[in-house]
Amino acid sequence: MELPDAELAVLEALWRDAPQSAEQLTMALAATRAWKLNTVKTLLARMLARGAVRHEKDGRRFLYWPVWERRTFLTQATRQLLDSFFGGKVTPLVAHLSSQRKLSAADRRALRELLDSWEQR
Amino acid sequence: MELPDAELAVLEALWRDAPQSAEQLTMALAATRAWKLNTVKTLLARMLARGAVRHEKDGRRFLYWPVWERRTFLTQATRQLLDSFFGGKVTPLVAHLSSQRKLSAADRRALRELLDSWEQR
DNA sequence: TCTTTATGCCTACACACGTAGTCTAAAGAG
DNA sequence: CTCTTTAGACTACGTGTGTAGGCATAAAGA
Repeated sequence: MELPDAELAVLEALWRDAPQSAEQLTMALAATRAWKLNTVKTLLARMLARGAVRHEKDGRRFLYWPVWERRTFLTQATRQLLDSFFGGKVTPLVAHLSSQRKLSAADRRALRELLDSWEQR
Repeated sequence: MELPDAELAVLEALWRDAPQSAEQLTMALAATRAWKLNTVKTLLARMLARGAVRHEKDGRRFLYWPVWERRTFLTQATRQLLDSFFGGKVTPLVAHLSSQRKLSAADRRALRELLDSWEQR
C-alpha cells in the first residue's frame, strides 16, 4: 500500500470525484500538475497494475475509480508521523501543534467537546 | 529540505547521538538496516552534498554532525499530514485519532491539561 | 467504404535512489 | 624507509519514478 507521489496525486483527484476519464483527470490536475494526457495515462496504467484503481469501458474510453481508500492512507500516514516523530504518543503531537500556534480558539473548543463526548461514553 | 528514506535513517541516527563516525553509524543502524560500511559512506557523501550533515576530521577519519534539525522535519511532516488529509485543521486529526482508539485515558487527561494551560494564558 | 480523429497500448529515457565494489592515499607497524 | 592496513573518494549498476512520444486500432464522419 505504497504509491509514488505522482500517482498519489491522481488517486487524490479520484477521491475528490469518481469516476473520471484520463482526460478529465488531466484537466482536474492541471492546476497543480501540468501533465500531458499521456503522462496521466501512464500513471493510471501503473496504478491499475498495483491495484490502486480500477477502470471500466465507457464507449471508446475508460472511466477510473479509486480502489485504495483515502481512509487507509490517512490512517497509515498518521501512524507513521506519530511513530517516527512523537514516540507513537498523541499528547506530544498535540503539544507540538499548540507550540506552533496551530490551534485556534475554535480548535480548542472543538477539542474540549470531543473530550467531553468520550468521557460520557 | 527533502531527504530520501535511506538518508533520513542516517540523519535520525545522528539526531539520537552525534557526532559519530561512518563506522559507528553503520553499527548504530545495523539493527534496522543491514548496510555495509561503504553504503553508509555513500549516503553520508550525498547528505554532505545536500548540506544535511557536516563533518570534521578526527585523526584519520571523519566525525559527522546533523545540520538539518529534527524539529524542522517534525514540523514539516505534521503540516503535510494536516494539509493533505485533514484540511489543515487540527480537530479532524484528533477526531480521527480518537476513532482509531489511539487515545488512552492518560492521553485524554494530558490533553485536558494542555487545554487548561492554554486557556490561562 | 475510405479517411480522419481520438483513445489506449507500448516504448523510451533521464535522473534519483539503494546498494555496494574498487582504487588511492595516508597513518601506523616493523 | 618500506610494507600493510584502514579510511575516504570515485565508480557502478539495477530499479523505480517522472515525464512523455509514437504506433495501432476503433469510432465517426464524408
